[in-house]
Amino acid sequence: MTNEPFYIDIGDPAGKQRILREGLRLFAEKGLSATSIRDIAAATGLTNPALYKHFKTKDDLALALFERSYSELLKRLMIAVRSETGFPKRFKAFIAAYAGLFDENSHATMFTTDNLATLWPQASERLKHRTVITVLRELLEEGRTAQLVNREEDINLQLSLVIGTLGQVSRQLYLGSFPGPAVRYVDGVTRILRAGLT
Amino acid sequence: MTNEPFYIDIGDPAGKQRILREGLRLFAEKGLSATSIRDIAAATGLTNPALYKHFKTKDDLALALFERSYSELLKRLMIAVRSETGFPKRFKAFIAAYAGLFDENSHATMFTTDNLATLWPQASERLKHRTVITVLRELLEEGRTAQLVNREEDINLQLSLVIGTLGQVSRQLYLGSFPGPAVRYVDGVTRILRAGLT
DNA sequence: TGCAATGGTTAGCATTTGCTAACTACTCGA
DNA sequence: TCGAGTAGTTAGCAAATGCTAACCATTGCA
Repeated sequence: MTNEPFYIDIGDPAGKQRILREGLRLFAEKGLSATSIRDIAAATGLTNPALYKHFKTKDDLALALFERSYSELLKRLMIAVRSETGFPKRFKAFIAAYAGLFDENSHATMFTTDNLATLWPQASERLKHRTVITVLRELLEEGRTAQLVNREEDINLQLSLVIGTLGQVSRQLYLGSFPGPAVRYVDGVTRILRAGLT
Repeated sequence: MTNEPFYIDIGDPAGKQRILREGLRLFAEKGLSATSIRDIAAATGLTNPALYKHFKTKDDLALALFERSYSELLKRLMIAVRSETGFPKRFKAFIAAYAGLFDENSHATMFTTDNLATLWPQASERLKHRTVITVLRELLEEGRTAQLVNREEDINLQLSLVIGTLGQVSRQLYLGSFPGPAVRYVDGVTRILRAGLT
Protein backbone atom coordinates (compact mmCIF):
# COMPACT_ATOMS: atom_id res chain seq x y z
CA MET A 1 0.00 0.00 0.00
CA THR A 2 2.86 2.36 0.71
CA ASN A 3 5.66 1.94 -1.73
CA GLU A 4 3.76 0.94 -4.82
CA PRO A 5 4.51 2.94 -7.92
CA PHE A 6 1.75 5.28 -8.91
CA TYR A 7 1.13 3.97 -12.34
CA ILE A 8 1.64 1.79 -15.22
CA ASP A 9 3.74 -1.23 -14.23
CA ILE A 10 4.06 -2.42 -17.78
CA GLY A 11 4.81 -6.02 -18.42
CA ASP A 12 2.85 -8.32 -16.18
CA PRO A 13 2.44 -6.71 -12.81
CA ALA A 14 1.00 -8.60 -9.92
CA GLY A 15 -2.72 -9.05 -9.65
CA LYS A 16 -3.34 -6.12 -7.39
CA GLN A 17 -1.67 -3.72 -9.78
CA ARG A 18 -3.71 -5.03 -12.67
CA ILE A 19 -6.88 -4.72 -10.63
CA LEU A 20 -6.06 -1.13 -9.79
CA ARG A 21 -5.28 -0.30 -13.38
CA GLU A 22 -8.28 -1.95 -14.98
CA GLY A 23 -10.60 -0.81 -12.22
CA LEU A 24 -9.52 2.78 -12.70
CA ARG A 25 -9.98 2.54 -16.44
CA LEU A 26 -13.44 1.02 -16.24
CA PHE A 27 -14.65 3.34 -13.52
CA ALA A 28 -13.46 6.30 -15.56
CA GLU A 29 -14.92 5.01 -18.81
CA LYS A 30 -18.29 3.73 -17.68
CA GLY A 31 -18.84 5.21 -14.28
CA LEU A 32 -18.93 3.68 -10.86
CA SER A 33 -22.28 1.96 -10.72
CA ALA A 34 -22.16 0.82 -14.33
CA THR A 35 -19.00 -1.12 -13.65
CA SER A 36 -19.34 -4.39 -11.80
CA ILE A 37 -16.70 -6.19 -9.83
CA ARG A 38 -16.94 -8.95 -12.41
CA ASP A 39 -16.23 -6.50 -15.22
CA ILE A 40 -13.01 -5.50 -13.52
CA ALA A 41 -12.10 -9.08 -12.78
CA ALA A 42 -12.66 -10.08 -16.39
CA ALA A 43 -10.58 -7.18 -17.68
CA THR A 44 -7.85 -8.18 -15.26
CA GLY A 45 -7.99 -11.82 -16.27
CA LEU A 46 -9.17 -12.98 -12.88
CA THR A 47 -12.35 -14.24 -11.32
CA ASN A 48 -14.30 -11.86 -9.17
CA PRO A 49 -13.63 -13.31 -5.72
CA ALA A 50 -9.96 -12.64 -6.33
CA LEU A 51 -10.62 -8.94 -5.97
CA TYR A 52 -11.85 -9.52 -2.45
CA LYS A 53 -8.44 -10.77 -1.46
CA HIS A 54 -7.18 -7.24 -2.00
CA PHE A 55 -10.15 -5.02 -1.27
CA LYS A 56 -12.87 -5.48 1.29
CA THR A 57 -15.71 -4.12 -0.82
CA LYS A 58 -16.33 -2.50 -4.17
CA ASP A 59 -16.54 0.89 -2.51
CA ASP A 60 -13.23 0.17 -0.87
CA LEU A 61 -11.61 -0.36 -4.24
CA ALA A 62 -13.23 2.73 -5.70
CA LEU A 63 -12.19 4.82 -2.74
CA ALA A 64 -8.65 3.52 -2.91
CA LEU A 65 -8.49 4.44 -6.57
CA PHE A 66 -9.92 7.85 -5.95
CA GLU A 67 -7.49 8.60 -3.17
CA ARG A 68 -4.50 7.37 -5.12
CA SER A 69 -5.42 9.47 -8.10
CA TYR A 70 -6.47 12.50 -6.16
CA SER A 71 -3.44 12.61 -3.93
CA GLU A 72 -1.18 12.19 -6.94
CA LEU A 73 -2.91 15.08 -8.69
CA LEU A 74 -2.76 17.22 -5.60
CA LYS A 75 0.89 16.41 -5.02
CA ARG A 76 1.87 17.34 -8.54
CA LEU A 77 -0.09 20.55 -8.49
CA MET A 78 1.48 21.62 -5.23
CA ILE A 79 4.97 20.77 -6.42
CA ALA A 80 4.35 22.64 -9.65
CA VAL A 81 3.12 25.74 -7.87
CA ARG A 82 6.01 25.71 -5.43
CA SER A 83 8.58 25.16 -8.14
CA GLU A 84 7.97 28.63 -9.51
CA THR A 85 7.66 32.13 -8.13
CA GLY A 86 5.15 34.78 -9.02
CA PHE A 87 1.64 34.30 -10.21
CA PRO A 88 2.19 34.05 -13.98
CA LYS A 89 4.77 31.28 -13.83
CA ARG A 90 2.97 29.48 -11.07
CA PHE A 91 -0.31 29.56 -12.89
CA LYS A 92 1.22 28.14 -16.02
CA ALA A 93 2.98 25.46 -14.00
CA PHE A 94 -0.36 24.56 -12.48
CA ILE A 95 -1.92 24.04 -15.90
CA ALA A 96 1.11 22.18 -17.14
CA ALA A 97 1.07 19.81 -14.17
CA TYR A 98 -2.58 19.07 -14.77
CA ALA A 99 -1.92 18.35 -18.42
CA GLY A 100 1.10 16.27 -17.54
CA LEU A 101 -0.86 13.99 -15.28
CA PHE A 102 -3.52 13.64 -17.93
CA ASP A 103 -0.97 12.51 -20.45
CA GLU A 104 0.47 10.00 -18.03
CA ASN A 105 -2.80 8.66 -16.77
CA SER A 106 -5.90 10.09 -18.34
CA HIS A 107 -8.17 7.70 -16.47
CA ALA A 108 -6.91 8.90 -13.12
CA THR A 109 -7.41 12.51 -14.13
CA MET A 110 -10.93 11.96 -15.40
CA PHE A 111 -11.94 9.76 -12.51
CA THR A 112 -10.96 12.36 -9.97
CA THR A 113 -12.24 15.45 -11.73
CA ASP A 114 -15.54 13.87 -12.64
CA ASN A 115 -16.17 12.76 -9.10
CA LEU A 116 -14.57 15.67 -7.36
CA ALA A 117 -17.50 16.40 -5.12
CA THR A 118 -20.36 15.53 -7.35
CA LEU A 119 -21.56 12.01 -7.13
CA TRP A 120 -19.45 10.98 -4.26
CA PRO A 121 -19.85 12.59 -0.87
CA GLN A 122 -17.80 9.86 0.78
CA ALA A 123 -14.67 10.79 -1.06
CA SER A 124 -14.92 14.51 -0.58
CA GLU A 125 -15.43 14.17 3.13
CA ARG A 126 -12.01 12.66 3.46
CA LEU A 127 -10.54 15.70 1.79
CA LYS A 128 -11.49 18.44 4.15
CA HIS A 129 -7.90 19.47 4.64
CA ARG A 130 -6.14 20.64 1.52
CA THR A 131 -7.74 20.22 -1.84
CA VAL A 132 -7.08 21.10 -5.43
CA ILE A 133 -9.53 23.92 -4.99
CA THR A 134 -7.62 25.21 -2.00
CA VAL A 135 -4.37 25.30 -3.93
CA LEU A 136 -5.97 27.06 -6.85
CA ARG A 137 -7.78 29.53 -4.64
CA GLU A 138 -4.55 30.49 -2.93
CA LEU A 139 -2.95 30.89 -6.30
CA LEU A 140 -5.73 33.16 -7.47
CA GLU A 141 -5.50 35.17 -4.30
CA GLU A 142 -1.82 35.68 -4.89
CA GLY A 143 -2.70 36.91 -8.37
CA ARG A 144 -5.30 39.24 -6.97
CA THR A 145 -2.98 40.85 -4.48
CA ALA A 146 -0.39 41.19 -7.22
CA GLN A 147 -3.01 43.00 -9.31
CA LEU A 148 -2.67 40.34 -11.99
CA VAL A 149 -6.12 38.93 -11.38
CA ASN A 150 -9.23 41.05 -11.39
CA ARG A 151 -10.31 41.66 -7.81
CA GLU A 152 -13.67 43.03 -8.85
CA GLU A 153 -14.97 39.64 -9.86
CA ASP A 154 -16.23 36.93 -7.56
CA ILE A 155 -13.33 34.61 -6.85
CA ASN A 156 -15.66 31.63 -6.87
CA LEU A 157 -16.65 32.41 -10.43
CA GLN A 158 -13.00 32.69 -11.31
CA LEU A 159 -12.40 29.30 -9.74
CA SER A 160 -15.22 27.87 -11.82
CA LEU A 161 -13.68 29.40 -14.89
CA VAL A 162 -10.42 27.57 -14.35
CA ILE A 163 -11.78 24.28 -13.04
CA GLY A 164 -14.55 24.15 -15.61
CA THR A 165 -12.27 24.83 -18.53
CA LEU A 166 -9.66 22.34 -17.41
CA GLY A 167 -12.40 19.75 -16.94
CA GLN A 168 -13.96 20.41 -20.30
CA VAL A 169 -10.69 20.33 -22.20
CA SER A 170 -9.79 17.10 -20.43
CA ARG A 171 -13.15 15.63 -21.36
CA GLN A 172 -12.63 16.46 -25.02
CA LEU A 173 -9.18 14.97 -24.92
CA TYR A 174 -10.48 11.89 -23.18
CA LEU A 175 -13.16 11.39 -25.80
CA GLY A 176 -10.65 11.93 -28.56
CA SER A 177 -12.29 15.08 -29.87
CA PHE A 178 -9.10 17.02 -29.35
CA PRO A 179 -6.12 15.53 -31.10
CA GLY A 180 -2.76 14.95 -29.54
CA PRO A 181 -1.42 15.05 -26.01
CA ALA A 182 -2.70 17.46 -23.41
CA VAL A 183 0.61 19.32 -23.10
CA ARG A 184 -0.08 20.64 -26.54
CA TYR A 185 -2.83 22.85 -25.15
CA VAL A 186 -1.03 24.19 -22.11
CA ASP A 187 -0.04 27.48 -23.71
CA GLY A 188 -3.44 28.12 -25.25
CA VAL A 189 -5.40 27.28 -22.15
CA THR A 190 -3.07 29.35 -20.01
CA ARG A 191 -3.47 32.39 -22.26
CA ILE A 192 -7.23 32.07 -22.46
CA LEU A 193 -7.62 31.60 -18.74
CA ARG A 194 -5.25 34.41 -17.88
CA ALA A 195 -7.31 36.65 -20.13
CA GLY A 196 -10.49 35.55 -18.41
CA LEU A 197 -9.01 36.29 -15.02
CA THR A 198 -7.96 39.80 -15.92
CA MET B 1 -46.07 13.54 -26.40
CA THR B 2 -46.71 16.67 -28.43
CA ASN B 3 -48.65 19.23 -26.48
CA GLU B 4 -47.50 18.43 -23.00
CA PRO B 5 -46.16 21.34 -20.99
CA PHE B 6 -42.43 21.25 -20.59
CA TYR B 7 -42.28 21.19 -16.89
CA ILE B 8 -43.65 21.26 -13.47
CA ASP B 9 -47.34 20.40 -13.61
CA ILE B 10 -47.84 21.18 -9.97
CA GLY B 11 -50.76 19.71 -8.12
CA ASP B 12 -51.31 16.10 -9.05
CA PRO B 13 -50.49 15.59 -12.67
CA ALA B 14 -51.23 12.34 -14.40
CA GLY B 15 -48.92 9.43 -13.86
CA LYS B 16 -46.84 9.97 -16.92
CA GLN B 17 -46.02 13.53 -15.95
CA ARG B 18 -44.97 12.42 -12.49
CA ILE B 19 -42.84 9.67 -13.97
CA LEU B 20 -41.10 12.16 -16.22
CA ARG B 21 -40.52 14.57 -13.41
CA GLU B 22 -39.24 12.08 -10.84
CA GLY B 23 -37.27 10.16 -13.42
CA LEU B 24 -35.49 13.32 -14.51
CA ARG B 25 -34.75 14.28 -10.95
CA LEU B 26 -33.35 10.90 -9.99
CA PHE B 27 -31.33 10.48 -13.16
CA ALA B 28 -29.84 13.90 -12.62
CA GLU B 29 -29.16 13.33 -8.94
CA LYS B 30 -27.83 9.80 -8.93
CA GLY B 31 -26.96 9.05 -12.50
CA LEU B 32 -28.50 6.73 -15.04
CA SER B 33 -27.31 3.33 -13.97
CA ALA B 34 -27.58 4.06 -10.27
CA THR B 35 -31.28 4.76 -10.65
CA SER B 36 -33.56 1.78 -11.01
CA ILE B 37 -36.98 1.71 -12.55
CA ARG B 38 -38.31 0.82 -9.12
CA ASP B 39 -36.68 3.91 -7.62
CA ILE B 40 -38.55 6.08 -10.05
CA ALA B 41 -41.77 4.19 -9.51
CA ALA B 42 -41.48 4.57 -5.76
CA ALA B 43 -40.78 8.28 -6.03
CA THR B 44 -43.76 8.61 -8.29
CA GLY B 45 -46.01 6.65 -5.98
CA LEU B 46 -46.52 3.82 -8.43
CA THR B 47 -45.38 0.26 -8.85
CA ASN B 48 -42.72 -0.41 -11.38
CA PRO B 49 -44.73 -2.16 -14.11
CA ALA B 50 -46.77 1.01 -14.39
CA LEU B 51 -43.81 2.72 -16.02
CA TYR B 52 -43.90 0.19 -18.80
CA LYS B 53 -47.35 1.37 -19.77
CA HIS B 54 -45.75 4.64 -20.81
CA PHE B 55 -42.24 3.69 -21.87
CA LYS B 56 -41.01 0.57 -23.58
CA THR B 57 -37.74 0.29 -21.71
CA LYS B 58 -35.64 2.13 -19.19
CA ASP B 59 -33.43 3.47 -21.95
CA ASP B 60 -36.55 4.66 -23.70
CA LEU B 61 -37.52 6.72 -20.69
CA ALA B 62 -34.03 8.09 -20.29
CA LEU B 63 -33.81 8.97 -23.94
CA ALA B 64 -37.20 10.66 -23.86
CA LEU B 65 -36.09 12.74 -20.90
CA PHE B 66 -32.83 13.64 -22.55
CA GLU B 67 -34.49 14.70 -25.75
CA ARG B 68 -37.15 16.73 -23.99
CA SER B 69 -34.57 18.54 -21.91
CA TYR B 70 -32.07 18.96 -24.67
CA SER B 71 -34.50 20.27 -27.23
CA GLU B 72 -35.91 22.71 -24.69
CA LEU B 73 -32.42 23.98 -23.92
CA LEU B 74 -31.57 24.24 -27.58
CA LYS B 75 -34.81 26.02 -28.38
CA ARG B 76 -34.29 28.60 -25.68
CA LEU B 77 -30.71 29.25 -26.64
CA MET B 78 -31.64 29.75 -30.27
CA ILE B 79 -34.50 32.06 -29.42
CA ALA B 80 -32.24 34.02 -27.10
CA VAL B 81 -29.54 34.41 -29.70
CA ARG B 82 -32.02 35.45 -32.38
CA SER B 83 -33.78 37.91 -30.12
CA GLU B 84 -30.73 40.16 -30.10
CA THR B 85 -28.35 41.60 -32.63
CA GLY B 86 -24.62 41.87 -32.42
CA PHE B 87 -22.24 39.61 -30.59
CA PRO B 88 -22.21 41.25 -27.15
CA LYS B 89 -25.95 41.27 -26.65
CA ARG B 90 -26.35 37.86 -28.20
CA PHE B 91 -23.67 36.35 -26.03
CA LYS B 92 -25.22 37.70 -22.88
CA ALA B 93 -28.63 36.49 -24.00
CA PHE B 94 -27.13 33.06 -24.50
CA ILE B 95 -25.82 32.96 -20.94
CA ALA B 96 -29.06 34.36 -19.58
CA ALA B 97 -31.12 31.73 -21.37
CA TYR B 98 -28.94 29.00 -19.96
CA ALA B 99 -29.31 30.39 -16.47
CA GLY B 100 -33.03 30.83 -16.97
CA LEU B 101 -33.54 27.22 -17.84
CA PHE B 102 -31.47 26.18 -14.86
CA ASP B 103 -33.66 28.18 -12.55
CA GLU B 104 -36.80 26.70 -14.02
CA ASN B 105 -35.57 23.15 -14.15
CA SER B 106 -32.15 22.51 -12.74
CA HIS B 107 -32.47 18.76 -13.19
CA ALA B 108 -33.09 19.08 -16.90
CA THR B 109 -30.10 21.37 -17.27
CA MET B 110 -27.78 19.10 -15.35
CA PHE B 111 -29.03 15.94 -16.97
CA THR B 112 -28.35 17.27 -20.44
CA THR B 113 -25.05 18.97 -19.80
CA ASP B 114 -23.64 16.07 -17.84
CA ASN B 115 -24.52 13.60 -20.54
CA LEU B 116 -23.92 15.88 -23.48
CA ALA B 117 -21.68 13.46 -25.30
CA THR B 118 -19.88 11.82 -22.46
CA LEU B 119 -21.44 8.69 -21.17
CA TRP B 120 -24.15 8.42 -23.69
CA PRO B 121 -23.33 7.87 -27.33
CA GLN B 122 -26.91 6.95 -28.12
CA ALA B 123 -28.22 10.36 -27.31
CA SER B 124 -25.59 12.35 -29.11
CA GLU B 125 -26.05 10.35 -32.28
CA ARG B 126 -29.57 11.60 -32.56
CA LEU B 127 -28.31 15.16 -32.46
CA LYS B 128 -26.17 15.27 -35.53
CA HIS B 129 -28.09 18.22 -36.92
CA ARG B 130 -27.98 21.34 -34.82
CA THR B 131 -26.57 21.24 -31.34
CA VAL B 132 -25.88 23.62 -28.52
CA ILE B 133 -22.26 23.52 -29.60
CA THR B 134 -23.22 24.48 -33.13
CA VAL B 135 -25.16 27.50 -31.93
CA LEU B 136 -22.35 28.61 -29.68
CA ARG B 137 -19.73 28.07 -32.33
CA GLU B 138 -21.64 30.24 -34.78
CA LEU B 139 -21.95 32.87 -32.12
CA LEU B 140 -18.24 32.81 -31.47
CA GLU B 141 -17.54 33.00 -35.17
CA GLU B 142 -19.70 36.08 -35.40
CA GLY B 143 -17.68 37.54 -32.57
CA ARG B 144 -14.45 36.68 -34.31
CA THR B 145 -15.39 38.33 -37.57
CA ALA B 146 -16.57 41.37 -35.62
CA GLN B 147 -13.13 41.48 -33.98
CA LEU B 148 -14.75 41.09 -30.58
CA VAL B 149 -13.35 37.62 -30.05
CA ASN B 150 -9.69 36.79 -30.35
CA ARG B 151 -9.08 35.08 -33.67
CA GLU B 152 -5.60 34.01 -32.69
CA GLU B 153 -6.83 31.40 -30.26
CA ASP B 154 -8.17 27.98 -31.12
CA ILE B 155 -11.93 28.28 -31.36
CA ASN B 156 -12.31 24.82 -29.83
CA LEU B 157 -10.50 25.98 -26.73
CA GLN B 158 -12.76 29.00 -26.63
CA LEU B 159 -15.75 26.70 -26.87
CA SER B 160 -14.40 24.67 -23.97
CA LEU B 161 -13.96 27.85 -22.00
CA VAL B 162 -17.62 28.74 -22.33
CA ILE B 163 -19.11 25.28 -22.05
CA GLY B 164 -16.82 24.28 -19.22
CA THR B 165 -17.51 27.37 -17.19
CA LEU B 166 -21.26 27.17 -17.68
CA GLY B 167 -21.17 23.52 -16.69
CA GLN B 168 -19.06 24.14 -13.63
CA VAL B 169 -21.12 27.04 -12.38
CA SER B 170 -24.26 24.97 -12.89
CA ARG B 171 -22.74 22.13 -10.95
CA GLN B 172 -21.93 24.39 -8.04
CA LEU B 173 -25.43 25.80 -8.09
CA TYR B 174 -26.89 22.32 -8.30
CA LEU B 175 -24.91 21.17 -5.30
CA GLY B 176 -25.89 24.25 -3.39
CA SER B 177 -22.34 25.59 -3.13
CA PHE B 178 -23.37 28.79 -4.86
CA PRO B 179 -26.23 30.60 -3.17
CA GLY B 180 -29.26 31.94 -4.91
CA PRO B 181 -30.70 31.58 -8.39
CA ALA B 182 -28.56 31.22 -11.45
CA VAL B 183 -29.68 34.53 -12.98
CA ARG B 184 -27.74 36.18 -10.24
CA TYR B 185 -24.50 35.14 -11.90
CA VAL B 186 -25.35 36.05 -15.46
CA ASP B 187 -23.54 39.37 -15.44
CA GLY B 188 -20.45 38.03 -13.73
CA VAL B 189 -20.13 34.98 -15.92
CA THR B 190 -20.70 37.05 -19.03
CA ARG B 191 -17.98 39.51 -18.09
CA ILE B 192 -15.48 36.82 -17.17
CA LEU B 193 -16.12 34.82 -20.30
CA ARG B 194 -16.02 37.88 -22.54
CA ALA B 195 -12.66 38.72 -21.03
CA GLY B 196 -11.46 35.18 -21.66
CA LEU B 197 -12.53 35.37 -25.27
CA THR B 198 -10.73 38.62 -25.93
C1' DT C 1 -75.38 -0.30 -22.88
C1' DG C 2 -71.52 -2.39 -23.82
C1' DC C 3 -66.89 -2.55 -25.10
C1' DA C 4 -62.34 -1.17 -26.00
C1' DA C 5 -58.61 1.56 -24.51
C1' DT C 6 -56.07 3.30 -20.62
C1' DG C 7 -53.47 2.96 -16.60
C1' DG C 8 -53.02 0.83 -12.89
C1' DT C 9 -52.19 -3.72 -9.92
C1' DT C 10 -49.92 -8.47 -8.14
C1' DA C 11 -46.90 -12.16 -9.14
C1' DG C 12 -42.97 -13.69 -10.98
C1' DC C 13 -39.05 -14.89 -14.14
C1' DA C 14 -34.20 -14.60 -15.66
C1' DT C 15 -30.11 -12.23 -15.06
C1' DT C 16 -26.84 -9.48 -12.72
C1' DT C 17 -24.63 -8.02 -8.76
C1' DG C 18 -22.09 -7.74 -4.30
C1' DC C 19 -20.17 -10.77 -1.48
C1' DT C 20 -18.92 -15.25 1.13
C1' DA C 21 -17.43 -20.09 2.02
C1' DA C 22 -14.52 -23.58 1.24
C1' DC C 23 -10.87 -25.47 -1.12
C1' DT C 24 -6.13 -25.42 -3.53
C1' DA C 25 -1.51 -24.27 -5.18
C1' DC C 26 2.68 -21.67 -4.22
C1' DT C 27 6.13 -19.30 -1.66
C1' DC C 28 8.90 -18.27 2.02
C1' DG C 29 10.95 -18.21 6.49
C1' DA C 30 11.90 -20.86 11.15
C1' DT D 1 10.59 -29.61 6.05
C1' DC D 2 6.70 -27.98 7.39
C1' DG D 3 3.42 -24.69 8.49
C1' DA D 4 1.52 -20.26 7.66
C1' DG D 5 0.32 -16.78 4.78
C1' DT D 6 -0.85 -15.27 0.01
C1' DA D 7 -3.47 -15.28 -4.06
C1' DG D 8 -6.01 -17.58 -6.64
C1' DT D 9 -10.04 -20.98 -7.77
C1' DT D 10 -15.22 -23.10 -7.97
C1' DA D 11 -19.72 -22.91 -6.15
C1' DG D 12 -23.30 -20.46 -4.61
C1' DC D 13 -26.45 -17.30 -1.87
C1' DA D 14 -29.50 -13.32 -1.28
C1' DA D 15 -30.86 -9.21 -3.09
C1' DA D 16 -31.70 -6.07 -6.82
C1' DT D 17 -32.80 -5.20 -11.53
C1' DG D 18 -35.10 -5.08 -16.15
C1' DC D 19 -39.00 -6.67 -17.91
C1' DT D 20 -43.38 -9.57 -18.80
C1' DA D 21 -47.89 -11.89 -18.05
C1' DA D 22 -52.22 -11.78 -16.45
C1' DC D 23 -55.68 -9.51 -14.21
C1' DC D 24 -58.77 -5.38 -12.76
C1' DA D 25 -61.04 -0.73 -12.44
C1' DT D 26 -62.40 3.54 -14.81
C1' DT D 27 -63.59 6.19 -18.49
C1' DG D 28 -65.09 7.72 -23.06
C1' DC D 29 -67.79 6.91 -26.75
C1' DA D 30 -70.47 4.33 -30.86
